[in-house]
Amino acid sequence: MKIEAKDRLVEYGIKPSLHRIAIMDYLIKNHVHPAADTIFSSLYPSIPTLSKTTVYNTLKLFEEQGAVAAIVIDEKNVRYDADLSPHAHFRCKKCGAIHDLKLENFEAMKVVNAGNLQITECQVYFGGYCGNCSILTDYSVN
Amino acid sequence: MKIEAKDRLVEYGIKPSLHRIAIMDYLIKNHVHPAADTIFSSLYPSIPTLSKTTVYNTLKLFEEQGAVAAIVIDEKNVRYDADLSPHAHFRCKKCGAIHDLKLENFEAMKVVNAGNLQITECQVYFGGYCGNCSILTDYSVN
DNA sequence: AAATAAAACTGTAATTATTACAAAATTAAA
DNA sequence: TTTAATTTTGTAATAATTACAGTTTTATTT
Repeated sequence: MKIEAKDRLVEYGIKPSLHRIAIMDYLIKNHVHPAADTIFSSLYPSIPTLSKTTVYNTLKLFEEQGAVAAIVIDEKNVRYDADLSPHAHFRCKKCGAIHDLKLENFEAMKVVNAGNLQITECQVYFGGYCGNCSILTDYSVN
Repeated sequence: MKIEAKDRLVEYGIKPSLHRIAIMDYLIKNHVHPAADTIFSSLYPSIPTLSKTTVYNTLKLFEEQGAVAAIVIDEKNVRYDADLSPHAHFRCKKCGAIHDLKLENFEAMKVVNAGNLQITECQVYFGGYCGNCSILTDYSVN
């Protein structure tokens, strides 16, 4: 059911080629906030005609058109998110996994003195240890 | 007056070598949230015995000890901040400059369902155009 | 349907931030 | 002052991303 992916592309003014649909479909179905390389490795077996450069180019196009969000929370690589509804992210310092988080009273938060800054977006990032890793942290030395 | 820098190091359990003091001093005095390379380039003329690896190692040490904050807001490189008081950051999409922002009612914001996540830190990032760049955006095609 | 133009895609090479590592220099301890 | 420990250096390795030029695919025109 890649119709949703195709519709999203058209909605954001992106011509829906097969590769583009596959990449968008992957992002919509896999909520792991994957990096470009993860997307490539996951799709390549079923789409052997896919190149890594295309994945990079396509993700950049998606982001420029506002069809996906780029998440800069991991110093190693850029992660991507097809969920455009307002939400925050959590990143485990140990395993690096990124989870979605819902926020309450987020609207109450205001910038005190924005001066002449023209603000267009806001991202909230939490850091810490996920359930699995905090258990491991308690019992091991590493 | 590098006493403040030295005191900060001692306070966070870091032995205050001359290089370490110089790097911390730079971070305390320059609120531009510099990357490792920027720090190296700025200090090298006056400290020709400084190596880039030392800057990277030192910043990592500072961060591990909690003496400075690493800001992951720029996909290109990690930025550092000696201001440990709670505040948000703004990054200009055009020129890449990072500014500090104060928040109001930040405490009111809550995570709805953290589950078994052990949260240790929170960062708020704004994106947009700084005063200078938003003017340029209005009148130029680029 | 053939020719042409435009767009999408590929593969390799280049770039760049960061890390690994082993040796050298400095500092502290015995 | 000899030894041990720590800090620092410089080069090489790693890895994410981009540049680019050529190729394939798709769309358009004749």
